[in-house]
Amino acid sequence: MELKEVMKQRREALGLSQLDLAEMAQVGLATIKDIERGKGNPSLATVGKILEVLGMEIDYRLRIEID
Amino acid sequence: MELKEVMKQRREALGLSQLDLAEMAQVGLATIKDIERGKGNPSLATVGKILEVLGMEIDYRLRIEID
DNA sequence: CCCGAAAGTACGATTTATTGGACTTTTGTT
DNA sequence: AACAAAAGTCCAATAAATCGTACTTTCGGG
Repeated sequence: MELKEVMKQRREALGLSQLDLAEMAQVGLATIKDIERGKGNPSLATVGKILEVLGMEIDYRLRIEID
Repeated sequence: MELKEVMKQRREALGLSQLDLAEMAQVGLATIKDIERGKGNPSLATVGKILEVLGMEIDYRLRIEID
């Protein structure tokens, strides 16, 4: 699942607007908007600040090999 | 586990040098070096190209709540 | 100890993300 | 339908990532 989807779902589940999230995560509103609509290529730092507010974290996983 | 650690471990497990990884992932060598030594705040696109070569992927998880 | 390969470090140049602002469009509620 | 809140879109300025390059340091093999 991609960041834009995860982000929107979790944000709405928490009852937050994009503006709420921007303020809580200390990230520009334009950045939040860009990410959720698929434009934008955020840095790990930006993603981290957002996920923090959403109570989430990044996990680096081995890809499942399908033959 | 953080990207720098995951990256170094997996890269070495695959027997790749930083230069190998840079070329295979089509990412600047300086960027690889910066990430692995903790300086640097890569974009998701850059991380994605690197993880692709390493046979890994990003996963966004709910944080475990500890009380 | 030497040597070469790999990794660490630093630096400008270029590209791109980030930001605030203004405005439009969508969505949901009454 | 009308309204307000939220989300989408665009833009210009600034901050930061990416890149190539060059140099230094570290490390393992001979």
